[in-house]
Parts: sequence; C-alpha cells; structure tokens
Amino acid sequence: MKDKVETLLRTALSRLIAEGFLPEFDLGTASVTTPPNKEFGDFATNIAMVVAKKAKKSPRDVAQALQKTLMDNTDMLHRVEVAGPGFINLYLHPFLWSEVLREIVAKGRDFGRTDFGAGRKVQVEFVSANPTGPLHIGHGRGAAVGDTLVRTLAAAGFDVQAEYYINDIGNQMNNLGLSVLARYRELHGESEPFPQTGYKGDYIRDIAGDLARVHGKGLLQMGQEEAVAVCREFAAEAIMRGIREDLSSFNVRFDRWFSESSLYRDHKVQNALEYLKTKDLSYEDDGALWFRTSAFGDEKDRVLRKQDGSLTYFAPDIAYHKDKLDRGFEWIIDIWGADHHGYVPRMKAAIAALGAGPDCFHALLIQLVSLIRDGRPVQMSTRAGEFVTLREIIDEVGKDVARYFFMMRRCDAQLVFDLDLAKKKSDENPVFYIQYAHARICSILKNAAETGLSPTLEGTDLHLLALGDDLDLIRILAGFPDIVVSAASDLEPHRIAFYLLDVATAFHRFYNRNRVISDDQAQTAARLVLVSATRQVIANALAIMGIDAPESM
RNA sequence: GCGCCUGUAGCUCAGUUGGAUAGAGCAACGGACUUCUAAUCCGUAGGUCAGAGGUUCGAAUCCUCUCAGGCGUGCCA
Repeated sequence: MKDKVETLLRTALSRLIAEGFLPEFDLGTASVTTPPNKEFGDFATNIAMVVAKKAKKSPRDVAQALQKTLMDNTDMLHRVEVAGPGFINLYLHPFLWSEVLREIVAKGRDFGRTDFGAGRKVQVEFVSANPTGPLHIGHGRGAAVGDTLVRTLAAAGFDVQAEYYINDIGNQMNNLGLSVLARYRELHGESEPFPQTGYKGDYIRDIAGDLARVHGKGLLQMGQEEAVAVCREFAAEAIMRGIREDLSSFNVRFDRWFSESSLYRDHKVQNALEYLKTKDLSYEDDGALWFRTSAFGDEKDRVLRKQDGSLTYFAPDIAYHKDKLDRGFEWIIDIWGADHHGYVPRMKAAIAALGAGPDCFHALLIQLVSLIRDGRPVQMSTRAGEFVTLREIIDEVGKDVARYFFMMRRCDAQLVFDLDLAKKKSDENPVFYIQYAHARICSILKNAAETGLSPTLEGTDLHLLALGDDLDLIRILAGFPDIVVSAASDLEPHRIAFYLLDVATAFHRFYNRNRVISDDQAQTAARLVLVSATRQVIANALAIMGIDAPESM
C-alpha cells in the first residue's frame, strides 16, 4: 500500500519537474510515512519542505502545487491536504485498505516477502563460538539475532547464506586439549596441577570420562604432544556436536560450517599473506610481519605473524574474509559480541585492502547479556566455568520464549534476561500475549468451521471492513512487508518483535469490542477473512523469528 | 588518557533517511465476562527525552562539551 502511494507521489513530482515548477532532484528521497495521528490521513509526506529550498519557493507553495497535481488521481485518493509548515496529508479511499486482505489471503505464507533485495548475495556469519565449551547465554543472543536476521533478509528478497566459523585450531584449542588431558590423568589417579589457563567447567570432566571409556588407559602411555592432540580432537568433536544440537533445538539453521583449519589446509592463509605482500601492504619489523592497516583508517598497524613465527588470529581471519569475497557475496555481515568492537577497524581495513567497497562489510555488534534469577544478577565467567548455558535456558523457559526475549532489545543496547519473567505465563510476558492472539483466532476459525463457515474471498464484501476497529487492524497488517524490508536493510531484526506486539494488541482490542461470528452473515463472512489474514500475518512474523504459532493454548 | 555502546514515565523498553500533541507494557487507581479462550479489553494518572550550548522552518534524533554506566584499548581469541 505504502509503495503504491510512493509511486503516486513520485509521478506527481516528476510532472512538476517536467513543467519546470521544481528543479531536478533525486526522487528516491521522496517517501511517505505513517502520520502520528489518524486525523492527519493515511499517509503523509514532508517532501515539499525538503525540496522547497532547492526550488527557491516556500514549502507551502510547493505543497499546494503538489496537492493540485495529486488530486488528479481520484482512483486512490479522496482527499489531499496541506497542513502545518508544509506537510501533505493523503487520505485514501477506505475501501482500498480492505483490498490488502485479498493480497494477504492470496499470498498466504508469502505475504511479507518482497523482491527488495533483488537476489543480492548476502552472507551472515554468527555465533562462531570456539569449540572449547558449550554455548552460553551470550551466544544465545547472537544465535537468535543472527537467525532472525537471516530469515528477515531472505523474506526481503536477498539470497542469504548463514555460516558458522569454527575456530578449530590455535592456542585455545590447545588449552582445551591440556584441560581434558589433566582431567583424564586425574581419573587415573595421576594428580598434577591443573593448567592455569585451562577450562575449569564440569563439562571437561565429562569429556575426560568419555575419553577414558573409549581409550581406556591408552593415553597414559603416549608422549605429551600426542596425548594432547588426541584430547583436543576428541573434545572438539564432542563439544561441536553439542553446539550443533543446542542450535538445532533453538531452531537456528546454518547453511555452512566453515572450519578455520581448512584455510590452512587449502593454503588460503598463505595466499592471503602473499596477496598483501605483493600489494606492498605488509612489512617485516622487529622480527614480526605487519599489515599496514593504518593506511586504511586503523589507529595503528597490526601484527600478522608474531616474533615466534606463529600467526595471529587476524591472519586467518583476513584469509577467511577474502574467501567470502571470492565466493561472490556482495554484502558480508559478521555478528560479533560487542567486546570485539576494537577489532572492527582492522577488519574494515582488511576488507578495503582486499579491494572491496566500504559498504559491503558490516560488523553487527551485540551488546552483553546479563541474567537475573530469583531477582538477583547471576555472575558468569567462561574460563572459570561459571556460566549459564543456552541449553539450560532452553530447558527452563522454552525455545520460543528464549528467542523472543533475546529479540526484545536493539542489538546495541545491553539486555537483561529476566528468567523469572520469562517463566511467567501472564500478561507480563509478551510471548504469551502474541501466541494467545494466534490461538484465539484459531479457536474462532474452528468454531466457524463447526457451523459450516470458513473464510473465503468469493462473494465476501470486504468493503464492510472499511471502518473503525476493522480498519485499524487492517492498516497494521498492511504494514508488514515494509517492516520486513526496513528490518533487513537497517539490520534491525528486533523490529519484527515489536511489530508482532502491535498486531497482537490491535487484534485483542478488536476481539474485545467486536464479534466475528454473528447473525449478520455478510459481516461474519468479511470478518472471518479479516481474522484469518491476521492469523496469517502473526504466523509469518513468528516464523521469521523462529517461534511457533500454537493453535491452542 | 583515547575509542565504541548506552542514558526517554516509578520499573522494563519503543520511537522508520530530523517532522505535527514523545508512545507501549509492568507497577498504581477505577471499570468490563449468561455472548467466538478474562493468558483479554477500556479508562485515569504518570515526562525538563541525563545536563549545557550549537546547527534550522522544525531536534529524543545531527554537531560540540560535561556528567553517569557498560565494554574495549595484546605479537590473546
């Protein structure tokens, strides 16, 4: 609906430009918004005030000329008003709104999908937790945001790939091996001091126990290096299996699991380093190899290969992002914890050095999650093994509630996850409020079906819905495609969560003040279409968030 | 010290490229079920958008400074 009005507006503007009344300008800036108050019309535009200065005319003069031109189109608009300093308020024929219901019913699950993204190849990399321990609550937020963003981008017409980068090599993995080996030896009565930087969580003991079941005392005979390697591989595999299971039960899907070690195996790290060298973007100094990131806006150059000859984490990461670019992604989105924000300038530098434009890479930073249980904050520390796992959260409050709660805030704001609230099945809990709306509609449809009624467009006069609560609900339903597009293009998937709340509110309000099934056959038929369309939109939006839409509660 | 994020009603938070009288939920108070799910709805009350300047027709939104909280600032990942 909104895009139709925008087209109308742009047509009118280009006519005024052709007539010489307005100077040439970018018509893309001409957009319509939903006014704050229904009295200001169905849509409004501030374009007259925006171009007034360029046209060297007063905003109201521009607005009045535009008003005249727009009034030629009486098919859609029944009134156009100039208000305040130069707003143009557009009033649609009310019956046009009810036509949106036809579109929703016709498109079904596809309502909300658009071709905005035009099939552009986008990659979203998220979670990407080291396989050194189970996913914790912070990863949960990244998983919920990432997966919802992937689904949002797909709905907005992008060709999206979801990827998990597995850091299956390096110091942390070695630490993991050492930690497991220490626990393994403990099991066999050999006491030794636990590695200082080791992982102290109980899951390490469990893995050591499994290892002992498979290998018996075999590792005691091995040399240290070999034993650590065995432990590392065994542990990484076990932990990765757990991570995949957790993500799967969190309804999070990945198209590809990309392992860091494959970058070495396929010589991609070496190739990337050589690429930088041939471009004269790296140099040796103080026994280390440096990358001239400062030439691309970073505050100082960064080390690629340390004095001891080993590579930093940054080196394979450059190779990894080079690989993403080589795979043809036009837009690369990395979702990171906000504690990595210092890493952004150097990654941007790397992207620029690889010859890609600044807009093709975006690091979406997710702020910290803290947890409240029994009214008190819960302390967490990964290395000390004190953390709340994603698994515990899913088991305790359920996948749907957890996913919604992680999406209740903008990414760049810290999130307090209140377990007590999440477990409440009451009006304080928005998930139940939304799911309840869906279940209520299903119940109405079921009751209708029992008396032989079902929502159908044929012979149904939707124009009966051009008033009051019916119209209010339709307006909100009509906005869904726009919400999806804006959430995708601005990388703000939380908007889907807030939109759902709006739909549920509008429905509950409607439900309490109006009857769907009544003696009035024509109205009943129309309202069955209305609630059926409402159910569809709620289900579609919930699907984007990876949340179930229950038929009864 | 420097950098990033945040500061909006008692609490938790929205606020679409700068737009019209800043919005929800919870908590408080008062109402609505013989009628499709009361896990719901309606109403009342609640604000110096942290503070101070600036930019302009117009600022919660953009710029500068100050204050407060969080996170970074490694040849860790």
